[in-house]
Amino acid sequence: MLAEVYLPLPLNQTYTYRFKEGETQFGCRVSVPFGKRKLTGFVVNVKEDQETDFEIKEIIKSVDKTPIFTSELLDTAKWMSKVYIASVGQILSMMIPSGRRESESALFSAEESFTPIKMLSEEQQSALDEINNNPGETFYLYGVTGSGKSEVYLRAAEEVIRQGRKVIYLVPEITLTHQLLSDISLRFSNRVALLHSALTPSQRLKHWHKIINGEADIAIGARSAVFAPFKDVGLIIIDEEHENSYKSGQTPRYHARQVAQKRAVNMHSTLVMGSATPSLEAYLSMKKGAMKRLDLKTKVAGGAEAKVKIVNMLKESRTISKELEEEIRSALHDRAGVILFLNRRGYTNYYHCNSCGHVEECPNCSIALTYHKSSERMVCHYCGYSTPLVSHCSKCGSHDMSVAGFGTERVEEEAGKLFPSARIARLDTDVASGDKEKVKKTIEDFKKGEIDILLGTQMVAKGLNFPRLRLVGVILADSTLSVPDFRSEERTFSLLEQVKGRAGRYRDDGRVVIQTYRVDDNAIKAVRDQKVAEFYENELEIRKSLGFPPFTRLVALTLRSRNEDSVRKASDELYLLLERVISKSGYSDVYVIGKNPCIIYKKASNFRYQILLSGENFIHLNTIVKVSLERYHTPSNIYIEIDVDPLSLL
DNA sequence: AGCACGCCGACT
DNA sequence: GTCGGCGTGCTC
Ligand SMILES: [Zn+2]
Ligand SMILES: [Zn+2]
Repeated sequence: MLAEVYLPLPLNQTYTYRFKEGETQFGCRVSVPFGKRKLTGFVVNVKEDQETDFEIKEIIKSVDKTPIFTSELLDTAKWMSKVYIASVGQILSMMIPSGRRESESALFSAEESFTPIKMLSEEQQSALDEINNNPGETFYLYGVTGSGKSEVYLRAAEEVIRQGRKVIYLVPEITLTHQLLSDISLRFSNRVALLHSALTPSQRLKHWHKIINGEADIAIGARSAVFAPFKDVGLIIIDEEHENSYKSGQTPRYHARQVAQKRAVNMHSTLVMGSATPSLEAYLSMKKGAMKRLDLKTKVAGGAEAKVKIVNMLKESRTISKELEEEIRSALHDRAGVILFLNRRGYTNYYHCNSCGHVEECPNCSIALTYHKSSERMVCHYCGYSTPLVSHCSKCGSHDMSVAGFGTERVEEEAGKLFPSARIARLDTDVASGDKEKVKKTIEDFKKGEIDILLGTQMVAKGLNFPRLRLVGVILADSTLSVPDFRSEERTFSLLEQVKGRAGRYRDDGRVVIQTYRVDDNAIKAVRDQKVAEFYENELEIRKSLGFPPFTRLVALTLRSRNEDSVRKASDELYLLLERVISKSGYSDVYVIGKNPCIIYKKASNFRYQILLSGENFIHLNTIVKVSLERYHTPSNIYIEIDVDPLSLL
């Protein structure tokens, strides 16, 4: 018998091997000789012996006795290979666990806990009915924090499982807590598989087998759980749809939302996404009617919309303004919890006007210009536009301009001085990756009221819920606003809105103080004035006029090498090739936005250049990139990374 | 992606 | 004379 095998190499073809009948079958991993090497490949077809014009080698052994992937997953892999421009073998080796033996350790332990039977609100019930009565459709649960989205997801899941079908439940890594797993595990009588990046290969294999052996009804996890090898999925849930962590940071840089959409088509699954702050992509899709919007407007657990105050930092000399100080004092007095939210300082310094807060933008792309110290110029990292460092503000004419932004140390120091008797603790993602126990304790202490002020980054803005929390102070909203990215307004809006949701999660007296130099910014004002629809509509208009997603698609090609001259040369060559291929193709919608040194020019002793392309028609754009890269003979010391629909361009 | 083969420059 | 640089080509 012969087996056609995909290998984990950038070669988009199968290789044929001989095997003894019964030794392996479709869907199994096999160990095979390839040149002088031994590789693990994936059997995607078996056939009778036949004459071939090449020599055929024998399989070393079959890693699996029974299939580890389905034909539907193979179809998804082939689709991904086209969309993300990677070989099928690379896609398969990314989605299928590499473990060879199942882990001995228990999958996870559910702690017995009392979960009261929750009554659904009218809104929740009608959303649930809508989902249950329209299998195979796509829905968006658009609801504020605390509106009870999770309960709707879980009821919909129960219904699908009752019908004998399976469920995939995606949550952002950060919300994948032990508590959530425990709850889900109890609710679905342990017929749950867990898939996320922190599992070891053998643990991953164990959960994967649980699915294949029919011992799980629901797979829960972060991004990679979208590949759960169920044969018949009735429902795919994507909670917090707007989260960037659904996009893979490594090649192949897939987006779990896109993969979910493909698998939902394959298996006629219902797709339910949800968030309080949809991505602009999702918002446009709802607007066009491609997915049905289901609103959840009331908070089921009580709690009212937090009051938002914007503080102009231009008049302040300290990092904690007078107004924020007052609010903190009042909260401390009432023994209510305070979180001070600091964005991780951007990768770039941004130059701003000290009189009006204005940040200079690219005239072509409207993204913040970055300051290059060496050349004393302001540069656009999208299109390459550059201008000498301006001496006066283009908005108000003031000559008082400087580099802005402040670090966490300074805030911590000032908070300590202002509130000497308050107990202050720090919590950020950097700390989280190092010492999990310490983070857990910090959170517990804050919950119990043993910590008064929590100073944190991203982490405290998402996922965590504290009934004690009354005040959130955003130290400087400008730091997300001034990231040189066309999504900076959207990100700022989303972050502030999430922060606001945290403050008003359980209480009626929640407060948010946003400190900024840009008091007129759309995102900030929209959060304060609850002008959500207006914000989205306005942002869509801007994207449309500038030709950015969701009205176009982008592809970023990043070239890197240890040799500075060769990357620069290679990026010039590839750029010219792309231009040639585009003009020959006749696709008038596709163009190269720019070819530039990356914002992070040197990373891990590699020099980096980026070529950014845009196209209205994705097939056109994809074809241009694929053809150009096939035609381009990449020098051996250069590595090219392809990012389709990039979310971050650093 | 690796790994071999192969063809020219500068070294014991 | 050989050691080693990396361009080219192949792997069932
Ligand atoms: Zn100004
Ligand atoms: Zn530009």
